[in-house]
Parts: sequence; structure tokens; C-alpha cells
Amino acid sequence: MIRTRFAPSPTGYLHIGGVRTALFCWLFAQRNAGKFILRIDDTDQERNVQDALKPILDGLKWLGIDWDEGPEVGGPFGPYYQSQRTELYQAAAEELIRRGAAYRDYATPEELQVERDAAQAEKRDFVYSRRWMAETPADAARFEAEGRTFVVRLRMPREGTLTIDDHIRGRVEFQWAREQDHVVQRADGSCLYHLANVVDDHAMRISHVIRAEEHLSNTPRQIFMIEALGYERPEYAHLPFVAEPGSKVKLSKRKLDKYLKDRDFAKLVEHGRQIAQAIGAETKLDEFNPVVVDFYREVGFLPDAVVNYLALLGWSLDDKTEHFMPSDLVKHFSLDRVNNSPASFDPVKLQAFQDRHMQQLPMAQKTVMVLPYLQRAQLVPAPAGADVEAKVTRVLEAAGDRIKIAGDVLDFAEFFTADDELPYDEKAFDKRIAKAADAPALLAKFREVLAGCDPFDAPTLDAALHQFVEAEGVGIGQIIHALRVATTGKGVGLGMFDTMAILGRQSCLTRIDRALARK
RNA sequence: GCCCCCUUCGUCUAGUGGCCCAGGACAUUGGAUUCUCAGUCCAAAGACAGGGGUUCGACUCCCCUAGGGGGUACCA
Repeated sequence: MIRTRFAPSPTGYLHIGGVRTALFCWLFAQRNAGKFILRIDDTDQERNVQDALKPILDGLKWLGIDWDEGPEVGGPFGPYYQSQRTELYQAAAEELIRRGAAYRDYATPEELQVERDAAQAEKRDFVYSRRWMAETPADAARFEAEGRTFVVRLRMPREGTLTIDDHIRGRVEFQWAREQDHVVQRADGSCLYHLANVVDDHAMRISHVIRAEEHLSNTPRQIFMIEALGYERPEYAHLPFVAEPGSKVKLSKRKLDKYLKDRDFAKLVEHGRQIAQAIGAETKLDEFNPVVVDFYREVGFLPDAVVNYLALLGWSLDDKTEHFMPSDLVKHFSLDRVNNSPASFDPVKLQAFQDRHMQQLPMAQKTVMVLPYLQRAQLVPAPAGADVEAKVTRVLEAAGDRIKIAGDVLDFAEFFTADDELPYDEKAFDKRIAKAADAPALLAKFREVLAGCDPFDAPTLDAALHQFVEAEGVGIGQIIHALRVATTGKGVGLGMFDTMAILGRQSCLTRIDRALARK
């Protein structure tokens, strides 16, 4: 049975790099009819674990990365919160000592530092002297009599080679002598990450440890514990980093300021911010930024598009296939096609995937997706009636590829605002109506044509306008722009005839009159 | 410092000794189409980090150098 896990810390947000790791774990489990386990690494004992966890669970769910065992769903190997498993870790630390693979160390941090400094001065690697190692209860008693406290250290081998066959890196060798006697239990009795990790992976029967490359160097000490404890060694796959845009440095939420200097990144943030403002959402830079998964949900990306992009950040099927739905990924994913060099996160390319997925989204789903944005912007009533939904669909149909993320509907607010409240783009109004020589006259005249147009649909309107300009002996450009500004308040928009048809005769006439009167 | 990993167009990547004077996608630039915008279509430009080997033949194998990244904590 293939079992993989993702073990996030409850940090309050789901990082784009982290979620890529989760995705690969999930995909691998799915592909092999295995289980994907979510384990919460809350050993730091933050007080609001649940609050800090929620965005992470929500993000995973939104993307469709569901877990077979973990928070909310439980499972046979719980609890799935590391803070609730401390006795297990302490017992393991005891066991390690009992088996001679670890020892109580009574050195003070200062004493250790002296040894370290000495090693450095002599330009040799630091190797702990084990001078304050308690080998017997008598030693321990003696040290304790001196008022010392202990930590538990691993008694690492000082010779030999460790070989790891990593599914992505291939064969990697480490010299045991380079490893330190790492601490696994603190003086206060709490246990460190690596121990907890080993214990939980074993207890939860994890067969494949799929994690970021930063853990590769930490693997030897974990394997040491695994073998000392008599556990079975899992398979390993160390994923390359997700790096900053245009770089090979690991992506980090902290460095948003830096990323904002990237033009494309800044544009995305700005775009998202406008949408968020229109719908009254929070835009604190901390959570509202493209390094955090929540950002994409807020502004209306398609989860499938994000998953598609993320999957291709380090994995590929072949030299041409790029469009994948989650089920396709599940069908084709394999660890051997994960490449081993860091991939930099490119928001522009993510957008391209979004565009493609959006283009293929059935209209009914698109409507459902877009509706909440109109509602939150108060352009449409909260339970939308069938007529409203029908209108939204018509706008969507006319908009075609222009709506790239759900929040983009708000670019077409003119279809939902009252005629007498329609705002004008002053520049466009000036150019197309106020300062356009014959446009107002043409507009007034065409208004009468419109009044008699029947049926009031796009083809009829199209024919009517063409007939009109021909009769007047003018080019279509001389009136159509003015018509657009008059009916929508804007210089750019959907096809003119679709626009008028959706607006309906009455709105068109009212708006034209209003624009003409304004001039 | 030491250890480990990585290195193909700006970016994501294909390539597992001849199919490659290196293929695709995004981005870029030109052109076409159109009532604006979005799109669509066509075209162009653009890479094997460097140096040594091995081989009849290296993007592919080996070594070295350089660059980048990660680890080296009583962080995770």
C-alpha cells in the first residue's frame, strides 16, 4: 500500500511552494491507489492552531487535494496533530537511549561552543567530544549533582557511508563522519522535528516520503534513527524547489516587496487588488499576494488551472502535452518524470493556464463562478433570480475570452448599473462625444432608428447601423465609438451589437439621451 | 569552512550516444483580421555554463572549473 503524507505547520497561509509538494504527494498516492495523509506539524504549540490551520485546509480543499486521513476526517493512525503525540516521541527518545543509539548529554551550550570554536581555529570539522555524555546512571547522577540538565543526542556513527536511492536525485552518498550528534530531545523534554517526523512516518505507515529538496541533507540523521529503532526505511523523493520569479532562490512569502519589483508580479497584484476592493475583500499584503494560494481563490482563478500549472512546475509528461485536468494528472503522474532542478514561479504562465481553462469552462459553470463577484460588488441581488442569471450568461457569452478570471466580470459592471447612475470614463467621453464633431448629431439621429428597431437583437442592430452609416455617407467609426461611450460609459467593451441587445432598447435610448444631454 | 544538490531559449520544459546546425509552451517582436478591447491566424528572434577527456559520433557518459541553491541549530 502506497502511503504519502504532507505535514504543514499551521502558519496561517498556504504557500505556493508547499502546495506543490502536497500536490505531488497527493498525485502519487492517487496514481497508485494509495492513501494521502495530512499531518499537522504544530509542535511549536502556537495558541491558535485551528485559526492558523483553516486557510491551509481551505486551500487544499479548494484545489481538490483531499486527504484520506488527517484533520476533520480522522483515520486509523491518529491523532494527526503532532502536538498530541508527544509521548510517542519521548518514548522513542527513551528507546533510542536504551538501544545505545542516543545518549543523555549534560554539556552546557557554552561548553559546546568552546569545542566548536576550537575546531574552527584548527580548521577541522567539529566533532563533539562526548565529554558530558552520561554512559551510566552514575554519570548522570554526578552531572546532575553539578546542577546540569541534559538533552538527548544521537550517537552518530563516525565512519562509513550511507547510500540513499532517491527517486528523483538518484543515488546519493553521505559520509557518516560528517554528521553531528544531533539533538533529538530538548532539555525541557520536548522533542525535535526530525525525531517526531521519523516516529510519525513509521506509525502512520508512510511508504514514500515526498518532500522538498531542503530535507535531503537531513535524511541521514533520520535514517540513522529509523534503523536504530528497527523501523522500515521508506522510499524517498526529494522535490526541487519552487523558486522566485526569474531566479533559483527558494520562493518565500517574506520577500514579497522584492517580487513586487517584477513587473508581471506587480501587475497581477494590482489586478487582484482592484477586484478585491470592488468586492470588499481584505487586501492585506500578508495574505493577499500571489505566493499564497488564497490569493487565487479570492480573485477568481480556477482551481484546475492552478493545479495544472503547479503540476508542470517540475513534472512533465512529454514534449507537447500541457493541458491537464486533475484526472489526467492522476492518470499520468510518476516520480521518474519529475525533474531535478529548481523551477521558478512565473505568474504570467500561470495566467496563461488560467486563460485556457477558462476558455474551456462550460457556460453554466462560468455563470455560477462569476455570480458571487457581482453579488459581493452589489451589482446583482444576493439570491439572484433566473432572469439575472440569464442576463449574466448573456454577458458572459458576449464577453468570450475577455473574462480571464472570475473577478473580471466586474469590468462589465455597465450591464448591471442603473441607467441614470452609469459612470463615464471622462477621457473617452471627451474624445468620442464632447469633442467629436459630428458624433452627437449622428447619435441623435441613430437613436430614432434604434427606437424602431425590431427585433432588438444583435443581427438586426448590426444591419440597422450599417444601413444607417451607408445612408448617411459616413464611416462606421464615426458613430460607433460615440454609441459605445453613450451606452456603456466606456471607450472599450464588448461587441457593440451584443452590448445593445443585452442592454435592451429602453436602456439604450435612455442612456443615449442622458449622454447627449450631458454634453 | 565542510557536506549535499542543481546547471538546455527570458521562463516552464522535451531530449537517456547518431532521429537535434536541439522540439513544444508562455512571454517578446513583426504582420493579418476587426467597431474598441479580448481573441484568432501567420511569421520572426531566442538555449545545450566553461574546459578537458571517452567515442567513428556527444545536450546525452567521465573528470575538473565556474555559477546557483540547500544543509550544517536545544528551527521546521
